[in-house]
Amino acid sequence: MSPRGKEPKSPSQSGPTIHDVARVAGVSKSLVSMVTRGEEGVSDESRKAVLEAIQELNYRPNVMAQSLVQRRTRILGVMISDLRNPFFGAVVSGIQSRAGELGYRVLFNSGDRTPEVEEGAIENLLELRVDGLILASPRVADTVIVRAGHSVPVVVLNRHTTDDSSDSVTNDNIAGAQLAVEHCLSYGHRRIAFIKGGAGAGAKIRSEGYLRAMRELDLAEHIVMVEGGHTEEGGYRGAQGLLKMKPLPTAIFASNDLCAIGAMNALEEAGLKIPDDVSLVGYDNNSLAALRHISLTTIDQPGEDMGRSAVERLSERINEERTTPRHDVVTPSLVVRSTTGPPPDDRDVLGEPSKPMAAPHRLSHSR
Amino acid sequence: MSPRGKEPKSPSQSGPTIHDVARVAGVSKSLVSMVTRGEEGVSDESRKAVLEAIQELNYRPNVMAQSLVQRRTRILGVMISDLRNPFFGAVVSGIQSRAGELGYRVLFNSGDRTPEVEEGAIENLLELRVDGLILASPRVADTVIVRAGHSVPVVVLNRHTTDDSSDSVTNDNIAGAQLAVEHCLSYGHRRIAFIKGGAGAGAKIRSEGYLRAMRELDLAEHIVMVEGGHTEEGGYRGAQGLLKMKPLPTAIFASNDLCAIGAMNALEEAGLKIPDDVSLVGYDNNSLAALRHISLTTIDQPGEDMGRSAVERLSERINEERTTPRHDVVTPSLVVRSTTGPPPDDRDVLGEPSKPMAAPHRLSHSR
DNA sequence: CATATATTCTGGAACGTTCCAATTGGAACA
DNA sequence: TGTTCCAATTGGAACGTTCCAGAATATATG
Repeated sequence: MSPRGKEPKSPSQSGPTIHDVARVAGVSKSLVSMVTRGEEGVSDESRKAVLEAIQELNYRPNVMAQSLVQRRTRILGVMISDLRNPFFGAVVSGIQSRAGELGYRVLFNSGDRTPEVEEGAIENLLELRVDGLILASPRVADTVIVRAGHSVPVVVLNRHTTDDSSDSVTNDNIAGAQLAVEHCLSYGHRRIAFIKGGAGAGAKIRSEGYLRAMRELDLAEHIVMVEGGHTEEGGYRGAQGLLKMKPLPTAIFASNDLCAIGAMNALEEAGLKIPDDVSLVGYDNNSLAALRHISLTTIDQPGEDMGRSAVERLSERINEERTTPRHDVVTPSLVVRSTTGPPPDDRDVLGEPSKPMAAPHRLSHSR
Repeated sequence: MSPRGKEPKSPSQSGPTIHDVARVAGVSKSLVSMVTRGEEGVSDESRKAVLEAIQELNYRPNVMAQSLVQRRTRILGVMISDLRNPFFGAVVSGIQSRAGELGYRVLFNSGDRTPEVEEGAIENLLELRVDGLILASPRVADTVIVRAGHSVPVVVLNRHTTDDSSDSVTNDNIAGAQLAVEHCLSYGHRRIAFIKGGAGAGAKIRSEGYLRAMRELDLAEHIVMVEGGHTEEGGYRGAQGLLKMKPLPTAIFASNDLCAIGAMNALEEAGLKIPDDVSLVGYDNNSLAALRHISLTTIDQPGEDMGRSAVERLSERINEERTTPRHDVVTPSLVVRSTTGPPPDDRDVLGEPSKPMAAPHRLSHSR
């Protein structure tokens, strides 16, 4: 068999190949390759002929074939645990722009917030042989990350990895939580409750940060934590739990903005005014928090910068400019908006009546 | 030359290949291939050996190589014009789930809302030789879409394509706009203004729908349109423009939810109460609109279903079950929430005549 | 003029799969 | 004892690129 000796195969239905271009331009496939890759040492004449043929045939190099022989794809895979959380919009934007600058293309994938889907999404990216992998707030087991890190450089966003197989870019959740608690305290709040983030990435550390801050500020006796989740729904339920307590907390710190917004709904539904009756602080500073209508006091996490850094770290690893793990921690900052203020008067409208109780020092608790 | 006759090459750094597995399992590469593809006619014994070897080596088939020989990738490319608009969260979700069911993997790409980036994103996907392409609310020129449709099946979301090179899934923007206008009219509004969506996909048709509805309902004399855009910022500016007019419109229809939210901000900033002073209607019914805090009356567009349909259409084309273009139109529906109500009393608080003049009630927007 | 040296260009051999035709080795049959 | 048939297995040829060693051609050098 082996019918056609040289004849490179007619412009088959799956698009023209480099051979077709070569034939039309009257040169060898190698020459065409040189032109498409922009190499030196091609005569102007040949280059022109090739370019024209490419134009004429609407030729597009086959990335699959390129990658196969080059053993690299120039693709960065990004698994986003929850595309519905607007915080990731900023992250994606940062990743995309830096990747573009460095000559990588980016492919996203959504984990739909469940570990199983996430794992599948990661597997997909791995099978594609991406040059590097960014996991944005993954919820999968550590082992999955380690396993991935075994095949390709991995940068994890907003989750600490204990092992050394991957880099990470996180914000200092402990410090952020501290900022939130301190802010409330500075207004005179003492009964500062926390709505947890459940399985969300970083959630555990944030609650730890809350705990730590409360203890350090001598507020240990006022520690109150309820289950929630990094969704509006979770925050709603969490706040409902809080509403059953007496005395009511005068301030609520939610594990992320989505959660805080859910809490906001529950609180207002219960007839409480924010911040007159209860103060509320979120975390992330996503685009919702900034909506004038919501105007949530929150802890800012520079999503876009974090995305850029992640790409940076990945690129270093891919090019083997660095082989030791690196764990970047960015510093979060407080953004004061309209959901925080002083606690209700001391006669304690909502709590147990008689107790003038708590913080008469609404004063300058200069932080 | 041709040094190693059989020796398949040691487990090189870019991961084990099918040859490595074959060697370890003591079978031929073809047999390994059969196992990974789940073909019939492999003895239990061999299958077991292969599976074990795969496990041991942590082997993962190379999609690039597979695609190359099969001339298809089983990848659906999705270009999302604006990842920050939460409406697309729903669309993505629908696409992802249906694609998963049909055995495709999905790769996203963001166009960052600018035609140039979008075009690059599309080109990327095309170079990857995706089996099909979904363009979600693209802003690129028609020619770009046509060109893409030349290489691969294309489904356009929320934008009408005149030519027959691609399918489309849109919602009936005309009907939706009509719904919005009628809803306002049913409350007694007559001065119903419209904030345009600028270059956003579907924007043009929506304004046409507004125009048509106004005329058909004998409201032609009250037609007022201002420039805006499909972003919060755009809505904000649009509403500001509207605020300069007298008489003020009593109802505002914004080209999408993001735009409506921006308008909301501008209106409240000006001391107007919604819906007491002005009613507001959006379009999309994205996740923000449903936030209790925003509670925007809007036109629902079933994003998730549309995503699923898009995949469906694509799959039909890919498998050549259909060759004639198809343009699905889903019917939008009205979702009444808290931003619409009757217009202010007939003495026309805000308009020209008796001028008790603008909002004496600057009160509590409940924060 | 012959030779050295650039400059352009080219034909294989990979890359890691799938697919197919062909081979093997029994088991069943006559 | 051969035949025939079947199930299980295998080797080689693609797929569309890049890369490299070398061929061809042009230009400079002695």
